[in-house]
Amino acid sequence: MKPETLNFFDKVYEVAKQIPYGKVTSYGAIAKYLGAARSARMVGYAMNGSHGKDVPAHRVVNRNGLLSGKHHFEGTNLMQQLLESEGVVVIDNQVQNFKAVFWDPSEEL
DNA sequence: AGAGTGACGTGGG
DNA sequence: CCCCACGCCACTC
Repeated sequence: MKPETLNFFDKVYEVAKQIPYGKVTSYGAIAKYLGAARSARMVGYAMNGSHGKDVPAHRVVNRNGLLSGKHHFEGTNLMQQLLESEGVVVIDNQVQNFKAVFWDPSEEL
């Protein structure tokens, strides 16, 4: 593991932790905030290692508001359950009224 | 060391 | 509007 990579991961976690209750954001938005807009995939990769941290990975979806990462959670609908318990309406793995619950770190942070 | 993969995003046909 | 191709970069085989 390269130190710089760990730093990147750490930054992703830091941002993810600051996502307000009942809000969601996208991998691309986080990547952009970190100055790595071209590496949105790395954000997803970072979330891969967020297991066990205090990172609400369920609040991070792709730019369509689709729960692309639900397969990485336990069960088949845990991610959706978590979001709905926070007041976010999710239907068929997709966040409804996405724009309203979207939280942009580069603007809000 | 080369090739394949992925919790993404953008752009062209 | 749907489908495909490419870029990106860390990680695995």
